[in-house]
Amino acid sequence: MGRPPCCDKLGVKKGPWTPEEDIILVSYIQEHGPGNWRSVPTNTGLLRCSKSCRLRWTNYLRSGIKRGNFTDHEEKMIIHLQALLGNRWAAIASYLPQRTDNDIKNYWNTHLKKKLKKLQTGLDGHDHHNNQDGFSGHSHDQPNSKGQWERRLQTDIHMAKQALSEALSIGKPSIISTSATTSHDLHLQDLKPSINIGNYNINDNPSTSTRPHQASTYASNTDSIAKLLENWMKNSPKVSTHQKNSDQTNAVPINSFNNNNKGGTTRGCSMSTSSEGAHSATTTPDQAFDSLISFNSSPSDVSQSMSVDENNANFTADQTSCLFQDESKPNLEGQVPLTLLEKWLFDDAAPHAHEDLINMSLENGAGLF
DNA sequence: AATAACACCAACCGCACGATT
DNA sequence: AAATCGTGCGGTTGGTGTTAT
Repeated sequence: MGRPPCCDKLGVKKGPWTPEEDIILVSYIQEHGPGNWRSVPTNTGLLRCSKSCRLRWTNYLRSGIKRGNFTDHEEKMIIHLQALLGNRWAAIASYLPQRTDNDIKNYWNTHLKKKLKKLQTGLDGHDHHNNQDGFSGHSHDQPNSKGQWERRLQTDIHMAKQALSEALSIGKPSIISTSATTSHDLHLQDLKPSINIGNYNINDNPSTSTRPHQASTYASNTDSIAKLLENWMKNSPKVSTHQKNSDQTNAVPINSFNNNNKGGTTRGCSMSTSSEGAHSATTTPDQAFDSLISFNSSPSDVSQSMSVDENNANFTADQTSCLFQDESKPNLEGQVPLTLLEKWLFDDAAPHAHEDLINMSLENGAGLF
């Protein structure tokens, strides 16, 4: 008996989601939590594939998502991370908590590839103008150092990739737990950084994370959905069955939201990835990552580097919606200080850090990898 | 004003993996 | 051990909006 298709090819609706479908999906997730996607079409009556439901939720309806207008800083982070990690969009997205992998992937394909190509040709021709390719018209106080840095990054991307690949493929017991001894097991998304900044505490360990975050997440989510759909509701007289849900949405039954997640605790709310099993190991992937890129920075440095970033996600206390990231994204766990890499990525105003990392990683690969 | 070309992005598709039976 | 399930991921597509001619 072969595996049945995830959904009937016949009778499954495709294409853009309607607001009504969004409401149905959000209402369902409000009650049951994300997860068990296969049952979603059945229980909601949505004529959608379960995968489509999951995608719609994770890429659009889920709260804490920032859309459009990538900042210079985000752009640079994506470029750097892509150079290091390759097209592992989920892993890259774990460093940009407000962005979905799909979003980043699209942005890369539509914008950044062109820019880099442009940059590449610019480098081949006239090096000294490479700043003018203008990663979004970024002005630099130190054009030379920035240009050098980008050039070196370009020329040494291959070396960095290779070094990273080798490092990840080596099953060093002292570094990588036995549960993640293969390069495959050690997904980069497992090697996520740990961030704890003020109220912005990202913790993906389902067993230790506190669920009130999720409650506010859901609340925030339904709130935003309700606002998004407000106009539609006004213009659509036949909301009948889902009007109630949207009202509930506005009412924001946080506790019920939270409690109802019990149905999704195993898979649902945590949206656990298969690789999360590695978290139970004595050495967490986070630690493995920190070991691989073992540079220290104090927590104060973390908050500093984060707060300095006025362009980026602004990890501030009022951004509680970010707390939801652990619903469907790899979570950033614990309070381990940011590595130099992370600092480098986050700290837009520290060109020296860039130089340091490049020097350490590329000229002394053993130090980094 | 018409339309062709281009850009963007939401969504789909197929594959791979770990968990479960 | 094999079959099946549920999910995540990355590549690709197609619809829609925007710009250029």
